[in-house]
Amino acid sequence: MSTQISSLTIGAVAKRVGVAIDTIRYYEREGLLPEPQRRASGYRSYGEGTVAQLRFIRRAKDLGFTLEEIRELLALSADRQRGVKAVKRRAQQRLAAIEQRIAELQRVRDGLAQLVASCPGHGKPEECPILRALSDEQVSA
Amino acid sequence: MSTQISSLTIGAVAKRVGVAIDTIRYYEREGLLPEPQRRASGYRSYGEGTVAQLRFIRRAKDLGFTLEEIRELLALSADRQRGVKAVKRRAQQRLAAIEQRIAELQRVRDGLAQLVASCPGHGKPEECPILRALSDEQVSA
DNA sequence: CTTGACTCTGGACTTGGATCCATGGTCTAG
DNA sequence: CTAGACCATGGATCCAAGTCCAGAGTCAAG
Repeated sequence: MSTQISSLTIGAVAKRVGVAIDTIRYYEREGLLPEPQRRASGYRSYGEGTVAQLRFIRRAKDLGFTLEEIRELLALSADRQRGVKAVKRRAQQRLAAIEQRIAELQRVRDGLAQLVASCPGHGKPEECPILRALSDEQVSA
Repeated sequence: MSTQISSLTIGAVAKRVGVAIDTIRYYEREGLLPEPQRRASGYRSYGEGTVAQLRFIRRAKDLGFTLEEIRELLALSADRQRGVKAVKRRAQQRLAAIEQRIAELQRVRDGLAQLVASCPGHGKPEECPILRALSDEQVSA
């Protein structure tokens, strides 16, 4: 096997993954990364596995998972067999949450777009539909 | 005129608008609400104007404006004439930001939906497309 | 007058996800 | 050997937008 366990410093890992050193230590404290081996000097010593795991975390974060959820995903993915089902369920939940958020934002966008469209952009403040909408009582549903 | 200036306590205002007392005092500190009149006892005494302004703040917040932006909107809307144009510009910027956020979320949703769809929900973790996608190197665009 | 609900102030605390700092040890190129 | 880059720790700080608290004063109903 040519799989020599490359020993990376925390700085090297940070550079490879594109994340701050402090963030790596933070993830370690938070239990998202295992405690790494140490050199005699106390320096953390990482292998490629950590790089992969960090990328996992970063991608999951990009998908909108919280660190808490990612911690769970990591635990689940380590649980062979039982894990896959649970992982899929989590992903579905995340998906539903994202869709709900999108729908919410679309409602907000539509409301705001209508206001912007109906504002001439000049005239008295009392006649600005944007200011009126923000101030007025009736808020249709 | 029957416009008697109703004098509301902070608690009454809070109840009417549906916001916490502490939030009102917080907004006052942050300059989103003017300093109210006081009774002899030191109690804050509000009129209907404050209720309206608080509702304005709450609605703007629902539209995704930050308190900082709302502070600006309030200043602009007080500036007769000049205000309307600037308010419209801000609303347009907000709209653009929301649309960008929606587009982002849609990309995330599509990616996640594809993963969920392709995962059988059982089997070995190495074969779970969700876990693979989170772990694997190639991330198309 | 008493009781219980309300209000006052200033300041500390919360959440999530980091980021920054001081102080001190380590590693490596020249 | 030494300078300069790197790494260690524990703790403080940041952001937004509040929330909570203690201790003290006030108000209204009975």
